[in-house]
Amino acid sequence: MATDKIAALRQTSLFGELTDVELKAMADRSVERRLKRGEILFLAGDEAKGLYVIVEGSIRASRVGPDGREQIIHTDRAPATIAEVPVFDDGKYPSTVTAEENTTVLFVSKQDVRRLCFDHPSIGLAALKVLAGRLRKCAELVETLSLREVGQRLARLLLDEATRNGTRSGKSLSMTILLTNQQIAARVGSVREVVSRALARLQQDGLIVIEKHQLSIPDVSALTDYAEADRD
Amino acid sequence: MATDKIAALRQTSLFGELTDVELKAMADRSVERRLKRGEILFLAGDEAKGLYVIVEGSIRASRVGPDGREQIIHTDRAPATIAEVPVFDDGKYPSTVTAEENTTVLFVSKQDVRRLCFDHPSIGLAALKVLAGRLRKCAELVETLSLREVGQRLARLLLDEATRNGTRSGKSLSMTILLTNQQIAARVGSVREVVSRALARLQQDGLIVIEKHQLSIPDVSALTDYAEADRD
DNA sequence: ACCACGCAGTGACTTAAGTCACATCAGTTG
DNA sequence: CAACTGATGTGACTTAAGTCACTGCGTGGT
Repeated sequence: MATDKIAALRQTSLFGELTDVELKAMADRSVERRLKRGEILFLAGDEAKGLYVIVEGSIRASRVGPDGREQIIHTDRAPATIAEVPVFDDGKYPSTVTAEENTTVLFVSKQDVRRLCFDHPSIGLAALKVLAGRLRKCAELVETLSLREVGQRLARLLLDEATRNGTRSGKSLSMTILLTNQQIAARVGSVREVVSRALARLQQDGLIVIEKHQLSIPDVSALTDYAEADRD
Repeated sequence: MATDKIAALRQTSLFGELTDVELKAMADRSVERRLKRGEILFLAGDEAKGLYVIVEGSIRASRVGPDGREQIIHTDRAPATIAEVPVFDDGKYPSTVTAEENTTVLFVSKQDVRRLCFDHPSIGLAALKVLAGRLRKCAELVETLSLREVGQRLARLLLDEATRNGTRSGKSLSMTILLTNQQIAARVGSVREVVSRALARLQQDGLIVIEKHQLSIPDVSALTDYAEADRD
């Protein structure tokens, strides 16, 4: 029981450097929670008492607008930590977190995390690195949303996803798509139909090929160019 | 000379807790740079060797798209630190920083900052708090850009700015506008003309009053409602 | 095997937002 | 104080994106 908690903690970049006894201590103080696909872990604006470690599964952090549209801020899968922000600035949760599949998480109180950062400077630095990375991504997202059009945002997402999960062979890059158009839209800041069309467009232009659930990018640099170019 | 460097460092939340001798040491290792209004401190993508402390003046951090449009990520004025991100994740500068007025900054190497965080856990926590705050703001910006229309984004900006710099009197709130429509547009993710019209609209609807460079918000909650509502 | 439900594709339409062009207007500086 | 420069207001137009409504497909459940 506690041993897999420990294993989970050890894999995260935040807690990775702890000794076995320290890990045990943290594990003992943590609380496990299981979520079914689609279940909400917490809502943006909820009082935050700590962060969560994803032991298994994956989640999305998002915000929904007044009209019900959802914008995904980031997604994460095990092993990872989420909701670090309120731990350090004592605010509420900044976004809503939902399970993308059945997932189990550990809750760790913010006092515990802060104490850890205080006692182990290297953990503090690890935390700083995590936040810095998130901030970099978030700034990138701002840029994308504000300055690029949907086709380009989509291209960026595909490239990103494919470099992360896909397999390379020469100039091309392939992966299996696990996202629905709806999910893609929520990431890219648009709606289902528009994504559907944008995807079709990218295929027509030969920048991507989709068959079944296989996506391939015949020429990565061509798609990159498209994503960065000034469309007129 | 070194004394005002020290004074500047002491005012930032990052270095605020250092002792006088430590501050002196940091000040001695820092390098001053003066920027004229409009001058660029660094470009997004530049190699980053450290962060900057704003001693006097103010800056904007932004990204520009392929068509030349600019999106401001955040603005900061003395006393503050900027470009903390690359210090902790060893990447390039994530955004371009430009002086909004004549400003002077201190450069501090990332090794120095990291050492500081390592040696003084409380500084590490202060840094974490700074990054957490930035991340929160950035996520907010994403939400705004993706899910609200310009009128609403504008309303949010005005409210934000007015609560920060304005003076309250009962239900209303006043401030002097120092931003041009162009600058507002770059913050709000739009263009000059649209901002001009949106501003006019807010006035017609009685949500704001502008005369000369004085902005006042007669009923704060009314404007807040407008900013959050589902427009249809 | 069939039904149902969720997902994807698509045509037709609406609309917020961006673009272009130009008329003012205000402030600064020689 | 005249003359520039930069900021703003606005009309007319274009367009990317969002909305609505419906069809068809595939998969998983009973």
